[in-house]
Amino acid sequence: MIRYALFTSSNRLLAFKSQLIIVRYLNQNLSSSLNPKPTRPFPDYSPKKLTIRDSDLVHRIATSIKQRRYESIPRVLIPFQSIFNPSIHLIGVLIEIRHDFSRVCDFFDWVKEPTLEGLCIVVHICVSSRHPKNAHQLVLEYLRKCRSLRSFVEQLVYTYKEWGLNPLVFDIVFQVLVEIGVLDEARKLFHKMLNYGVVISVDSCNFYLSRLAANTSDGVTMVINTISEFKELGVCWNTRSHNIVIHSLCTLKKVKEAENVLSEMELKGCSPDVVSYSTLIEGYCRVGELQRALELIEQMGLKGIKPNLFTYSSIILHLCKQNKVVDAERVFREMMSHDIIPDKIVYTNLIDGFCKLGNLSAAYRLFSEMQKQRLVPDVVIYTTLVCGLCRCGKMVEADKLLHQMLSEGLKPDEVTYTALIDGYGKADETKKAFSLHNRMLQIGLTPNIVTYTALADGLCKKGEVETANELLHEMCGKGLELNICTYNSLINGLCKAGNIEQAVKLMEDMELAGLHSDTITYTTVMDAYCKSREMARAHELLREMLDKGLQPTIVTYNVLMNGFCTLGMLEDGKRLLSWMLDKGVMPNTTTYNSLMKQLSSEHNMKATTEIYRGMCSQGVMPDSNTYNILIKGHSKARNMKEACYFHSEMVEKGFNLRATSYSAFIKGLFKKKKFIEARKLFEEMRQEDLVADKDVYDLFLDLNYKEGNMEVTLELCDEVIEKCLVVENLETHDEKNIASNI
DNA sequence: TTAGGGTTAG
Repeated sequence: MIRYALFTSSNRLLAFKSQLIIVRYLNQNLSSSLNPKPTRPFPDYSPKKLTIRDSDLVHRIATSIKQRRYESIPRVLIPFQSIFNPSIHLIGVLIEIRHDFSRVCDFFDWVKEPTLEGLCIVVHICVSSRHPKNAHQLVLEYLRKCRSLRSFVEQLVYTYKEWGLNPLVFDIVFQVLVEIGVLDEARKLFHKMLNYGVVISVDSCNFYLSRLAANTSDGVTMVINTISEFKELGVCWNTRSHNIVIHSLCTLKKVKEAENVLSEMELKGCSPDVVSYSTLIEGYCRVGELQRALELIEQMGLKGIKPNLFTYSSIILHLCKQNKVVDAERVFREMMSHDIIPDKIVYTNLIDGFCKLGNLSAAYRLFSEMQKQRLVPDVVIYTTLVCGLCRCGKMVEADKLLHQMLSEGLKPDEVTYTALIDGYGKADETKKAFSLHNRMLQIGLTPNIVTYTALADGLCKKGEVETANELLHEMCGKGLELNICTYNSLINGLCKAGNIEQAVKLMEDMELAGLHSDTITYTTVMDAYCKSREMARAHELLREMLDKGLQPTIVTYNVLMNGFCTLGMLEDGKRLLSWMLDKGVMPNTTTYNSLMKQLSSEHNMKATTEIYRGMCSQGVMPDSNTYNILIKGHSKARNMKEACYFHSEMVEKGFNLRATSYSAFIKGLFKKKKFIEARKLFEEMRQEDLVADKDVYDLFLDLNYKEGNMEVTLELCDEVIEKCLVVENLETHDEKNIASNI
């Protein structure tokens, strides 16, 4: 009883201390509040009175805990196990041991069913003992179980004056509410605490803002409204708060508005920092305005803010996405020269960039460089490489890499398996793709819509559209929804199987399912119409697509160009090229190749060369197809000087001739009596396992026969019988196809 | 609790 009398008399002192702290807190936090409302005081705390017997038991427990410090609580409290009642004894014990934080925690752990008041007291003890993480954990565990928030806050307020006096405790509860996603409750708590004169800290409010931005449909508006409302109530927003606004505006692609926020920050007393700039730079990169992003880096320099790894990473990533990987690596080296240490992520960006360009050797070079920097490859980096190998059709190597991952203890995930499944599907190895799908299920990975799309696409490319359809039907039964890629894959499958009508029907079904045809859908069907000589229908679709506000891509233009060219409508093709150049739509190698292919097949090498020159003047690099077209065309026109020139250039660049180009080239050289060069090429193509056409064999048979090389002649005879009949058939088939398109 | 990475379709 004496102890409780002392407790009551000390209450006045504590109340006084409490008022002082609150006033200090208000001065700090309500400085910007225009009309601070009168606040209500925290209630007085008075614990339940105990009987002499209970009070004695409490004292004995507390004494045991304090005196047997080096023994565990469960051991110390064995004698009290059956008589301890949390609703009677818990608070009393806590009062006695309150200054020994670790014993409070151990004791509280021991208590099986603590009262809410007891929990709140321990939370206060954690905070006042400077162990906010423990407090956070306790609050989180309690609130996650969806118990009554109202009673919890009531108890926390009730116990505050005696046990806490540290407003951080309300910050912690606010943070937990945000963390578990009950943002409305967090807002209510903010207002409730305001009545007591406690303003939730700006850091916690920032946490709230970031979740508000991410979790609500109109995040930015909510964030902006909250900023202005809370500012009136006393929250002094800081740089981090503005960064959240910049980030949410950038997510909505409202980069100009985001930049305005950055410009106005200083007026509000918050200087933009490296995060503000990096966020905005990332925003500009995402909308494709890399130039503005680079200007902002300069602006940072003028303000004395140094770009960091994040700033550079954005630039590097987006250069990679634009296929400017060489430039990206240049920026990467520049970054390193400023002593910024690259991490796994920036290496992944570059490795992925090189993989997507098909430059696997550069990707592996960076992979090994990264490991020399003691960065340990993770699942994402391995998956990037696996995907690069799959794209190049190197399935054996991709499989090896998968096993390397496993041997290093890494667990390939859904993305890794999906990349492999897609690779096998495209390599016409659907059986392997399906066996990988089964393995995913065995090891507990859940195939997702991307996995099924890859499987379906593999089937479609084999012409098995019906099987793909059944598979997707089965997938829908599992609750997965088809997306635009899945539909496009099926539409493409139908088109390639010559069933355009059904493809168009599927486009309509897709609309009914709430998915809208995109540029890829239209381009796919337009390509099918072009290939079936229905240019008018292709044009209709283009019109429809433009009417819907869909922007054609270079692939759309290339589909049209290919349509015009293969149908011999060269004037239309040329007009399309001029139109593209006038409108600033940059043609690519494929665009020029289509025109050159048709012109050269019409033996018009003068016009082919003109197009080639136009291509070079636009800075568009020739590829393997370009060289094959030029060499084949010039050879047929007997322009062997030009053919030889392009051949040496293509060899230098590491490109290879195709069988038909080899044959044409060899025949041209033969006509010019360049037998040594012709023979060298003939040997080269045989070594590459490419089959020359029958005319070429005839030429070498004659040559060797005349030279008396009977052994070689006989060998060639066998070879021509074995290979050429088949090849001739293939060639004839190929020529027929071309003819049918004209 | 503010900034960056890998998988599907033409």
